[in-house]
Amino acid sequence: MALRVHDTRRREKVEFSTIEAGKVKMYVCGVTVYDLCHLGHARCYIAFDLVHRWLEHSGYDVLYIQNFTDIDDKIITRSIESGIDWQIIVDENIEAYYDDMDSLNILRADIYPRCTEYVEEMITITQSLIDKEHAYVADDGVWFHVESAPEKYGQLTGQNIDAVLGGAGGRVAESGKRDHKDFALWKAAKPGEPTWQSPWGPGRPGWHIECTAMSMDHLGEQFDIHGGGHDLLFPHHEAEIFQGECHTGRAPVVNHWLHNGFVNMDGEKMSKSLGNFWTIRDICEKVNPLVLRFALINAHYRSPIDMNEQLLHDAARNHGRLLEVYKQALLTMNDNPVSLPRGDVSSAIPLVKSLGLLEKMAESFALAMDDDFNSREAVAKVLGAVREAGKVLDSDMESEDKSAFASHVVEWLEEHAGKVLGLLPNRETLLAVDPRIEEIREQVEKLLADRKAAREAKDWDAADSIRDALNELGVGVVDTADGPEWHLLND
RNA sequence: GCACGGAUGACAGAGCGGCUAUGUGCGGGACUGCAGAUCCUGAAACCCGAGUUCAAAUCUCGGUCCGUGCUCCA
Repeated sequence: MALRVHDTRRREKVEFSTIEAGKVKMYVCGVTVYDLCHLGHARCYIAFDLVHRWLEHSGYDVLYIQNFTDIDDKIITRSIESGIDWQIIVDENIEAYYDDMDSLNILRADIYPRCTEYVEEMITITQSLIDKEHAYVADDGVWFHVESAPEKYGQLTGQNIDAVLGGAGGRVAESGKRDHKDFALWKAAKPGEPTWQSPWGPGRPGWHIECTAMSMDHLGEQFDIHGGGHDLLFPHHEAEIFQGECHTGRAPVVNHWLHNGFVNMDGEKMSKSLGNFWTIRDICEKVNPLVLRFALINAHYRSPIDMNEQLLHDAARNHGRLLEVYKQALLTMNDNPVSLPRGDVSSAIPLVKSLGLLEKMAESFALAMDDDFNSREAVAKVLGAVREAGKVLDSDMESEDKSAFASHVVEWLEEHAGKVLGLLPNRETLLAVDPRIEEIREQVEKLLADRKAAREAKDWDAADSIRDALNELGVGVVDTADGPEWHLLND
């Protein structure tokens, strides 16, 4: 089945197509680097990471561009407030961005252009728009005149050009705008702000023009996918349509518009003023970053997601079980597995049936991802496979078969949960022995021996108090058929 | 006001014409001194009203409620 994507402009799922066969040119609006990234950013870039991964997995050669907005009002404000040079603020936050995204196992885009490196290109496009009478020069900068291309209005939001009056009327008086719908291409310098030279005097670029300049420079006049949070729909993305299409005379500038849904906190919009604002770092102090990733892809990317304890709890449990089975499979497999029979779901032989089920889940997984990147459904298939695999690995199957099956499970999980969904840590990390274990091993084994004696004497109170003591050491004990097993608590 | 999107079991959340979603939680069972984990198993849902259809969470129309956007925002 072919990939279908929900296109915001066409308002429906459409068959995915590319301008150039086999190649995908994709641009996703990046962050304004005035602060640390929050949960909403995590959601957005994880969503498009999945798009990125699935397209590559489907055989496309993807060119993925994601920008940094490294000059704007908020950065200037932050700089004035803190007394720190704006360029230092920007550099620090870009570093932090990479760290955060790496921790969430987000694959890097191919290029991360910074808008201040494209001022020349922005000036060129702005001049072209002036020449074509889509823009005009005023005292306070250059404005795009929306009424010059009314047919392009509302392509993403469906809003009627006459309907938007909003609170903008008052602002027209304060600015050089001729019309309240117009938006800035170039902002004339204000005292104390960083500036660049332009034909219209010193100043800095407007916000929308940067994405047009950067996407055009790397991807050309028309490209396949443009993504971002759904808050960017208007005005940012509509402005890009105006700028790009009026400048080049070619339409559509973007073939597929993709927008991800927002993250709410306990039912409320996440915002600093409500005090329910979490950075990625905040939340990663509470849970493993991959658990957060699990939680965020456990909903369709377009739906709003409500972040709360329950969600993280569920994610932690499911993700934990996934890693448990993956680890068990890694420890059970061998390097030269015997060849496995062909899977068949209707077989009475457990191994054959299980192999058949895994095969079927792999098919459903692909169908789900092809259906507008339905990661929720894909995750359900992974959990189904985990359950099935766990069952077989715990069974008393003949060991040659079991280790061959384990190899197959490892391959299956690494392909789906790992490569596509990005939920698996690498093998070394997973199998690494925590150094703390060696530090306390002797002490723990002594306590376990005491506990064993107490249990043999059926002195349950003593046995339980030893278990409490172990818990306080940070060690959990689980009794199994093969005797007690212990592990470090937390993580 | 205008625009866009929603409303599915206790909760989260897929499905979008006929087939058990899935997970958490809950009930029963196996295993357990207890606990935990795992496995088996059970109960449980489609906002309301009309219509289309042999058949509707799924399509159409009309309500109701909710969220978001309307030039700061992923």
